[in-house]
Amino acid sequence: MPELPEVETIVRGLKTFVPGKTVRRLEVRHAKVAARHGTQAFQNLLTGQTFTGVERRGKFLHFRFSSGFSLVVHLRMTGKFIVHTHGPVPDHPHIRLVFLFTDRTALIYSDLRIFGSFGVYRPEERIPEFECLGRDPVTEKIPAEWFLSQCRQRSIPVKVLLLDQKVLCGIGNIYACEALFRARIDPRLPARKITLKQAALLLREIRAILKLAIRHNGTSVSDFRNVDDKTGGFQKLLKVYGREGQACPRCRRTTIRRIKQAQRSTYFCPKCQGTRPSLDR
DNA sequence: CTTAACGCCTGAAGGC
DNA sequence: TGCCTTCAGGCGTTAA
Repeated sequence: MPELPEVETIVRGLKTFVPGKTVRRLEVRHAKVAARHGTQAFQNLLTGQTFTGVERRGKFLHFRFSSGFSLVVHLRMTGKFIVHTHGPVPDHPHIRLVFLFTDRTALIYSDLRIFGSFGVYRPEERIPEFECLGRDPVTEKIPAEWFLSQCRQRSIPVKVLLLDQKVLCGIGNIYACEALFRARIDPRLPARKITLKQAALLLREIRAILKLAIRHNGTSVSDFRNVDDKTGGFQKLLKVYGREGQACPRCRRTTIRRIKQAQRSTYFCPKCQGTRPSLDR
């Protein structure tokens, strides 16, 4: 479910809660979540550890412990963290993991589809999840020339390229559609055909939309929740995503179309996002 | 090397 | 109402 702004929102929420918490007990309610290590090893690795902080890397969460150990989490489609401060942890069927802390609070991991993944790494161990991660459009200043060179090597549609975490990390289906709409670029355009001007504009729009979404605590299309169970506010600001058949908010003349690209829905305005490299502005 | 398709899971929504 | 199909913000693996 979560893309960069949603993960950033979750991380910011967790930063006010998790540092200093010591794991008294780790409940594994669904073994698949701990499959990489095995339930027993997973519990042994994490029990007794004290959190020092949490950061975002692309769409990954990187928890750090005072021991120097790392916990790397990907929420995939439906994973979510819920801060639990009072009373017993509920018996909800989607709860897969419960970190019970020494101060009697808890961190709940809920995941309807159980696609999320957890990895624990020792202090000097390399973290494979981060090895091939592309550049972060929010925290890094990315030269348009570099992005252009990445595009030029690929024949896939530019929309599909935006979803490739090895180029830019953190963008998912929603923000890919929204950024292309803002940049007035046809999502079907082969990445290799992009111009320097378009590359620069697209980067700018990606940055802008991700930062705007962060300011709104992310987008809640289906069931995204912050760690306090609050919804994000950005869905009101979506221009094309999920708006098939509605009038384009820019030209008002054309209806938003939905097509399939790499088995994912792409929403766009065929008029504003014309195939011809438009003389933008 | 690249690209395209499948599979992982559950539940909600839409068509008939 | 009920059944069946499709869809979902992701991505690793496999096949070509």
